[in-house]
Amino acid sequence: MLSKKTKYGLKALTYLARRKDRSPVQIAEIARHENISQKFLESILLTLRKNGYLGSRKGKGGGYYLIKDPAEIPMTGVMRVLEGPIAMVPCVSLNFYETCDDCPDEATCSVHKLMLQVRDSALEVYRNNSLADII
Amino acid sequence: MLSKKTKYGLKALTYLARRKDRSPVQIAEIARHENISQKFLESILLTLRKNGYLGSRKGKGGGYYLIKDPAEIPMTGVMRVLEGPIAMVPCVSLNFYETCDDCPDEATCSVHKLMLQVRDSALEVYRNNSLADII
DNA sequence: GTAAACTCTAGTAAAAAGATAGGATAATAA
DNA sequence: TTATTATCCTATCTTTTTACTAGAGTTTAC
Repeated sequence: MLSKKTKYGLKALTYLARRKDRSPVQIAEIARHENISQKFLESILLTLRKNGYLGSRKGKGGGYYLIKDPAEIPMTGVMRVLEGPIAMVPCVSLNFYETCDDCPDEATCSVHKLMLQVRDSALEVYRNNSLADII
Repeated sequence: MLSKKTKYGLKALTYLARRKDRSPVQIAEIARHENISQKFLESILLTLRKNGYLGSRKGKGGGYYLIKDPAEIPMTGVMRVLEGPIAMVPCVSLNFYETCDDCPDEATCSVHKLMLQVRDSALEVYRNNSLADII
């Protein structure tokens, strides 16, 4: 299941990307338009900013804005920041690899074999979609 | 993340499929070989039996066994039984469809658009892999 | 009839998800 | 300078899900 965090994060990014100008937009405005709890959205936008997707300005007239061109933002990174690893098991993860402690051998593991394919297919989708593509 | 339930279920199915004969195998034997809590595995095998993947025999010499030829068992169904919907959001689910109450229009929803592609790519993997394929 | 093995219901502990509170900080405008 | 606005940040809380456990019941082989 996609977490609400990811869902809301994607909706917020989309909302910002759909605007013509890149002037700051208040959290409250995004929350209102996308039916998101404002406080929850606050924390999501914060992590998107810390990961280089958004810029922010405090005070009157402040808010969040996109830093990059939506066409230059592949979903791969966005999904990793919001949802975590793209792989469904750590032993097939590119960025968060870990061995399974309960599994003696990856080479013969059926779960490994299947999940490797699932990861690759998901990865291809995320790589082929930029923020601009899903608007 | 793939749940342990699914992981263990797949391992158990694999274990049974790798055997030459189809005589009953005790839960304890599977649990031991695959490093799974026996009681937990019990409940997993039960749901696999209720969904038509396994047969069972009680009493001495009893156990679980595969009902069908591994080549005739696509991962699609197994994953749905163990893990639930393949789609990451209900609004793109084939078998468990639900509208999002917070989303006014699916046609313009960026999350919908992206997750539809992810579902299709995952579905293709599961359709192209039978139990026999991942052994 | 007894031991072996699955069946079934219930329950529990830990972790994650989802959301909220409230003050700190910084920018703006008067 | 002061009041206002809006993000920043930490902490906490509730709910749901996950992973696992307990124990009594039922069926079968011998």
